[in-house]
Amino acid sequence: MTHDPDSDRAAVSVTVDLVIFTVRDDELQVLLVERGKAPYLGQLALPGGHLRGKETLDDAALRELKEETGVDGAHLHLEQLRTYSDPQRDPRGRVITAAYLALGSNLPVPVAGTDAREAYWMPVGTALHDHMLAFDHASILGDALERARSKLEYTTVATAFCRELFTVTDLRRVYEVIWGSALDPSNFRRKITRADGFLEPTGQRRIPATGRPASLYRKGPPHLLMPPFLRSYNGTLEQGAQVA
Amino acid sequence: MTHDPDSDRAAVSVTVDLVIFTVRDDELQVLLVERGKAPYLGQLALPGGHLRGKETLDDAALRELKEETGVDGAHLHLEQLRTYSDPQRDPRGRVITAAYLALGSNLPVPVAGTDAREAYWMPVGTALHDHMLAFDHASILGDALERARSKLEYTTVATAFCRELFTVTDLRRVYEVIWGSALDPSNFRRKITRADGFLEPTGQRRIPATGRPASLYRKGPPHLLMPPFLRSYNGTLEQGAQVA
DNA sequence: TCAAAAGTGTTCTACTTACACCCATGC
DNA sequence: GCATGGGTGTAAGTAGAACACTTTTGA
Repeated sequence: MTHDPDSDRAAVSVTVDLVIFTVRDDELQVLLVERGKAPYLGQLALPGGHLRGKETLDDAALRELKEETGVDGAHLHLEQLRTYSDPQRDPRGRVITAAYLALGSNLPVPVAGTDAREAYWMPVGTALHDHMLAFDHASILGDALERARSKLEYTTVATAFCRELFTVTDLRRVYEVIWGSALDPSNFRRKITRADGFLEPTGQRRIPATGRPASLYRKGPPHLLMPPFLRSYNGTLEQGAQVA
Repeated sequence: MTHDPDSDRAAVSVTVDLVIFTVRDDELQVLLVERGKAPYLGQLALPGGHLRGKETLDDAALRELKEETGVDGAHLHLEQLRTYSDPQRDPRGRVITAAYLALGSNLPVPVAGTDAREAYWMPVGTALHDHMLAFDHASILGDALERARSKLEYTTVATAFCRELFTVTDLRRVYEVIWGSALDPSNFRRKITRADGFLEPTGQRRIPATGRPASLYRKGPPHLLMPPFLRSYNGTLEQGAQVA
C-alpha cells in the first residue's frame, strides 16, 4: 500500500484461476479446459480469466465459475487459495494469478466455454502426472489438493461435496476419496454425528440396492470441527508455504 | 490464466503489505508506519510497497521487510496471507495487495524508512481500535491475527517469536500472549518437550532473577505439530474466508 | 434364510486436565 | 531458612482405534 514514487513498479496483469473439485465415480476430479491458443496451445489448464475493472477477486472467481460450470456459486464452497507471482510463470509477460478453490457436488458436465474451449473432469492424480498442465497449474493444483485435505480435518466443508440429502456413508466416501485412505465406518459415524451442527437430520431415509435403509441428512452451516478429525499421523509435513 | 481478448481487463497496481508481529513487553505488537502523504496522510498503516518488475510477491515482501526493519528474513517466519482486492480499497485507483505475515523475535525498533516515515511497534489490540488504520488494513490485521493464532495450534512457528536461545517458559509466554489466555505450565512443558523436533536442548541454562535456573533450547526446524495443541474450545468460529 | 449395508457397544490405549508436590537457586 | 520460578508425578476424564455384534431391508 505504499509509496515509493521512484521504484520501478511492475506493469502487471491479474487473473483468477479456479481449482474446481468434485467427487465423481469415487474419485476426486478437477475441471480442466483445453487451451485454444498459444502459449500451451492444446494443453490442459485450470479455468480462469482476467480480473475486470470493478470487481473483487472473489467476484471474478464467481463469474468464471458460472461461465465454466453454469453453477451460480450459491451451493458450493469457494475460497481464495493463494496468489502466484513468478515473473516467468507466463511467457507472454507479467501475469500474477489469484488461485481459488471451489468444492461442489453434482456439478454438471461442462458445456463449451465462451471461447469454444473444451472442458473436462479429470481425476486429480492423473492431472498431476507428466507435465500435463500449462503454466504453473500443476503447482496450484497440488496446493489446492493439500488445502482441501486439511480443510476436511478442521472444518465441515466435506459436506460441500455431497448433494442436498446424503447419508453418513456418502460423507465418509468423500473423506476416503480425498484422503486416499479407508476409514472405520463405526468410528466415522460416531465422530461426525456427535459434532454439533455438522449434519441436520431430516427424518427421511434412503433405500439402497441391498441392505438396511440409511438416514438422510442435510448439511449444517459450515464451521470449524472441534475437536478436529485428523488424518492418520504422517510424521512431519510442512503446512502452508513458507518464504524464508 | 486465460483468454478473453474482449473482456475489460482491469489496469491494476499490485502492492505487498506486511503484518510484522513480534512479542514485546508481554504483548503481541505489530509494526506500523505513519503515512507521509495522502490519502490517509498522518494515519497509521501497514508497511508495504509496490511489486517490481522482476520479483515475486515473496521477493517483494522480503525486500520491504528488510527496508522497514533492517532484518534480512533469514531468522523469521514469512508467509503469504491473502490478497485483498476491493475496487474501493484505495481511493487513488485500482490497487490490489498481497498481504504477508511475518513473525519475528527481538526485532529492532525501526529506523526511519526510505521516505522518512516514522515507524512504530504498537499492541495489536490497540491498532484494531477506532479506525486507526488506513485503507483496509484493520481487516488485514484481523486476518493476520487469526492466522497467527491458529498456526500456533498446528505448527511449531511459535519459536519464531523467541530468540536464539529460550526457555520453555519463554515459549509459553508467546502462546499466552497471542492466545490471550493462561496455560498450565506443567502441561505445556510436557506437551512441547514431547513433540518431536519442536525444541533442541542445548545443555545450557539461564539463571533468572529469582528461582531455579531454566534449561535453554534452540528452535527445531518448523513443522506441523502432531497432535495439535488446541486452544480451549471456543464454539463455532468460521475459519478462513469464504466467498459464497 | 441369507447377503449386505446401517448402526451400536465394548475394550484398550493415548492424550488432556487439574493439581499436588519436589528441585534449585538467590537472598 | 524462605520465596520464586523450574520441573516431575499422578489420578480422573475424554477421545480415538479396533472390532465384535445387532438391526433392517431386499431377494
